[in-house]
Amino acid sequence: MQNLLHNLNPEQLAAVTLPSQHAMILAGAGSGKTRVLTTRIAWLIQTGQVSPAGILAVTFTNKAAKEMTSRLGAMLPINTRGMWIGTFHGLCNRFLRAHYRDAALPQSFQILDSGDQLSMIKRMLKALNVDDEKYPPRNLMYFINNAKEQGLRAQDVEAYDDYNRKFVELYDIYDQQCQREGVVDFAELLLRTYELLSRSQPLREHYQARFRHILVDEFQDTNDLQYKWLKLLAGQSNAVFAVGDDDQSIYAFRGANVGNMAAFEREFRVQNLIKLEQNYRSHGHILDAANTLIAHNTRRLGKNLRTDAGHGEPVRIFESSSDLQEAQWLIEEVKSLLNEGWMRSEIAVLYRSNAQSRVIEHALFTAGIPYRVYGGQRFFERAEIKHAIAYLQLMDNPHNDSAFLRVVNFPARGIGARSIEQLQDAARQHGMSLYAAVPHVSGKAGSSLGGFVRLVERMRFENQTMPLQEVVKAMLDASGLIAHYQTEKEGADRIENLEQLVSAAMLFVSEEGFGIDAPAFAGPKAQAVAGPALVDGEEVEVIDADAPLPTVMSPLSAFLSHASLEAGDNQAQAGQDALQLMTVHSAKGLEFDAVFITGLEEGLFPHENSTQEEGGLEEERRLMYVAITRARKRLYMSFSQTRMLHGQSRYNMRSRFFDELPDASLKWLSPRVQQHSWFAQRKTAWDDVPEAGVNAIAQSFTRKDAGWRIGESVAHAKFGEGVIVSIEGSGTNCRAHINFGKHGMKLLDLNIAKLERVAKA
DNA sequence: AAGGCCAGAGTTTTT
DNA sequence: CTCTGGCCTT
Repeated sequence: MQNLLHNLNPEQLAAVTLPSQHAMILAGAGSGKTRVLTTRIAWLIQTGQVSPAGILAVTFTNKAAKEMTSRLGAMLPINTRGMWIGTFHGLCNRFLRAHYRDAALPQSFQILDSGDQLSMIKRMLKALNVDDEKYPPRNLMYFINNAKEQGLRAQDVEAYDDYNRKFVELYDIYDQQCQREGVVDFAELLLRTYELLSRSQPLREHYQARFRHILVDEFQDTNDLQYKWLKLLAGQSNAVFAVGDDDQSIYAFRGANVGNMAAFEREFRVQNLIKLEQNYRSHGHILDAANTLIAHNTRRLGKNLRTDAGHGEPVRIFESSSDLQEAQWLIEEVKSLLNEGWMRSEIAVLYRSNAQSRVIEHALFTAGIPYRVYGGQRFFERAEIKHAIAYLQLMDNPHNDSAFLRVVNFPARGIGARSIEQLQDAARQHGMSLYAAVPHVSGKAGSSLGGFVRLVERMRFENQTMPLQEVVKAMLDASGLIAHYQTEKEGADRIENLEQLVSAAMLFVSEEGFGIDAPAFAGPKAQAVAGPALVDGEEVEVIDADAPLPTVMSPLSAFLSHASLEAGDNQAQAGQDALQLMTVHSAKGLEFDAVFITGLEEGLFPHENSTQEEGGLEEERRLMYVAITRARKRLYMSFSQTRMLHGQSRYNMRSRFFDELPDASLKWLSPRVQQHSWFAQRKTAWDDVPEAGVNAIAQSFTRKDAGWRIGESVAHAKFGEGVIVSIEGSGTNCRAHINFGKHGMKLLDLNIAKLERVAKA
């Protein structure tokens, strides 16, 4: 115990050792949040207040869940495997597997990822002859997920007009289709769990009695349904330990509701509120910048980070004339950092939107600096992997129509669009899955489809006793996937990925502890059957509160869940020491010695779309706050006068966030020059910029009219500061489009408008 | 069944 | 500009 609590600061110690009551921990960036959360769990267990089985710990990402589990395992000599530590979705999956009958799901129900969900919706719209111009699949998907995340079924959604009514109607049909196929989307995992717990008193009481301590990470990111779910599980007597940071709430656009923090405090009558404000990550100037910036937000719960680390270096700011030059400057700075011995992997380049990485990547590539971009395609989302998974899905649940359609003719086996149409008609007519409808198709189409069914049947039943990785291997052969990619010229990489899938299966089996001898199938009984609705009040399986849940999943089912819930790595070239490139969003939770925040311009960061939305600007500011607090020792911020966007140059003002930072913590690297002598002074100031770059810049700025220049900053009495975007006409008939940011784009006569030159920062 | 062509869009993302 | 999706042609 001494060990556990050793080295905690007073606030951390207080949080970890709080009594068994609801608590809210306001944990600032870099304040040791994960440490507090895991130590709290360890302390509760070690002091005998709760058994490992009585803990429910929820996170948003698999990464966070794994981190928590492994840290806990290092603190205590316990088996963490059976513990309920995981993501909302992962835990709900576990729950639904154990109670699939009560949840009215087939035992081998499968999980749709967002791509699967979208293609399912497209397929449905087509079958219903719905105009997908009028009802775009994406909008319908958004509508459905949104409703589910508020806990609403189709019949609960209020249709306020005809257009909306159609969405509701389609939502209902979509749910029926999912039910028929035995598949659930991400939101459904949560909603189904919530509904089952709501209506089944025995189940609810069982789990409420079991989870005495509920701990939630990143509470500011919870959506409405997740909050309701927590409330339900907490019941009257369990303690909820919520850790979050309202200043780092950056996911409102996907349904997160920061308001849940205040709601939690109020509705749970939280007596224990602890702020973790001691920052162990960043030097003083960096923290000052973060604190001063975020203070511009209203409606904060209130928090100020402090450090013992001293001021450190000021935040370096650079203004460039173009995005190309911004990248060029970045390269030079990175080079000198590397010369000083900084690690490449400890330097991050952040940007607001993915499109911005292009120019930077190009420059890094040319300079020969290894880099790694986060956010690419993930392993389980690759086409060849999706195909292989579809075969596995059919083996596990042949009524999954999405899986069926994906591979029925891949590799090509002469089953064309006409055969599929016939099959779909038959399926609709008999109200059954495509797979089940095959015997109802006659003729040539029927026999080729029959061949496919026999193939799947063979794969399903021949290998029942094989370990999972053998099943995967056999499937790759029998399906003809390997053979197909062998004939393709670019197929080598894909085959390599398919082989990696076998390794992934092997790794999964060893990590999840499925015995090597365990059959990959639970047997024919495990066939998908759209079960009857739950009989209310049905006796609940008795589960020993201390025993891990019975493994009701076959290894194959479990592996498929794993593939959907954990799409895998989404970073390229992992492993080697490389510069880290990512959006600010994906940087959340990470930290680096040196950080570059690039593209700090009005319209980009804050993003123009966000400035329209209610509360959008505050979210952008929080995003900026997240970006700043990623840096340990050195922080750079850069912005550019021009930037190529959608194929044309845009002239932006520097981000308003610069005006919200403390001058004392800033160091401007670029000279504060007078605009009229712009080129001459720039040239001398940027001697280290390659000649070609300077020439390109010069060319883009040679156009002058009535003494004004494109790209120049001006001030107007009414509209404030703006940038000249274009100039038309000349002499006495000369007008200019000027971007005044907040006030929008104005067309002004340069001979009439009273404009002043702005000496740029 | 595959490749070519054109229109249209173009924040942020995990599960 | 650059990627995607849908449609049309071979």
